Amino acid sequence: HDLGHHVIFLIGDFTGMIGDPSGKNTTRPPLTRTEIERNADTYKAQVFRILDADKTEIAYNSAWMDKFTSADMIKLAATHTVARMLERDDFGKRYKSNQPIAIHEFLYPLVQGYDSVKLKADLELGGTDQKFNLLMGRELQRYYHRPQQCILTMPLLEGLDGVNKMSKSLGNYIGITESPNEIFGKIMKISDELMWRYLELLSFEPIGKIVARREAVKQGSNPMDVKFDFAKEVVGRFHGLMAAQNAAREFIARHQQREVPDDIPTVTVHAGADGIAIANLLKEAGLTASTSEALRMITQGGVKLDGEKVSDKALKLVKGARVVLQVGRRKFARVTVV
RNA sequence: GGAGGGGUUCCCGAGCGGUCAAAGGGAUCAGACUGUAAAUCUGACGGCUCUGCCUUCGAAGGUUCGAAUCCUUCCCCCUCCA
Repeated sequence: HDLGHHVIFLIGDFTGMIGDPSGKNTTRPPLTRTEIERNADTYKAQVFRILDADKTEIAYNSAWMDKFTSADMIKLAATHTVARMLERDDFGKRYKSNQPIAIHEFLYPLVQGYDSVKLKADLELGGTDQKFNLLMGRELQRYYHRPQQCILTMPLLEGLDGVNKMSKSLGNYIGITESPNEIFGKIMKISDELMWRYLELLSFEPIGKIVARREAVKQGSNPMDVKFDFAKEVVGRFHGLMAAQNAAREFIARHQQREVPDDIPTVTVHAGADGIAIANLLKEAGLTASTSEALRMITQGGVKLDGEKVSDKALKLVKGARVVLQVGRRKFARVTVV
């Protein structure tokens, strides 16, 4: 947008049926049409927090791929050799280590490359793991006698575990549609070491300033301050300045002053004639997954009732009780027993 | 078609007749510590009407006092040769 490009956001609803094998060491299960459509909606919700919806064209590759015949597919497949496909690192590795590669996985780069032909793309963006697929676009454009696109790749951001790339399926991600408090907390959860990587890739601060902060931390200033500012920056980007300030205040209250947050879920739980045992109450209130887990939490000293640590596992609450329950640092509920 | 390897609790992975709700690691969660939901340390980690009971080791049968471990059939995955 900023440099005057016309942005096309391509949803690979057809290629989704193949499942991108990039960076995977196993075959990915193909998605169904309905799953793909559901995913497409969430993509849009996310991408328009970054792109301007009015200036963005959305395309679906099923628009041309659904009309592709078997003969067309064979012609497309004939443009490249197996050896060329095995040049791709993940395919090569799997082949060498006797991991299965299904034939349809070879079609993925070809179809993605063909998208560039149909879109008459002049620039395609992607993560570094997409390099092979992006270059395939160039090759196919040449094959079809079209001007060749440029490609621009970005390093992959590690997830919260600091090891794997950030991905929803691995559960190590921060979603840009998540709540301000959630985003803020997850950023504070990044280790002090990994934090610099996040700053480098995500912060809009000039790189020189980041280097300076890193130096300051090395000299003994608190890394938490850096992370704190960064958390505010990111929340602010997706939810606005107000939300960022609120999230920051909330974090201080909850984790530095150990206060109970204001907006905690309210639950009503039904009890028998002689009341309800604390463990069952915790489970019914959704604070623990099972009564066994609830009992464990009590044993470990992780349960608080109205701010007081619960140590009696046999504790019962009678009808009419209204209490605030807390499990661990982050789970709260205002519970009414009826 | 032939030969071989394998399916274990969220993931990886040990176990190969009793002491197994099943080693170890990871993830996760809790506690301590901390100006961080960092790091580190400690602990927990199937369910329940919880000092006991119930369900789990691809599925179904069987042998046995007793099976994740042995037998039978079946299902699924992988590799190699053709």
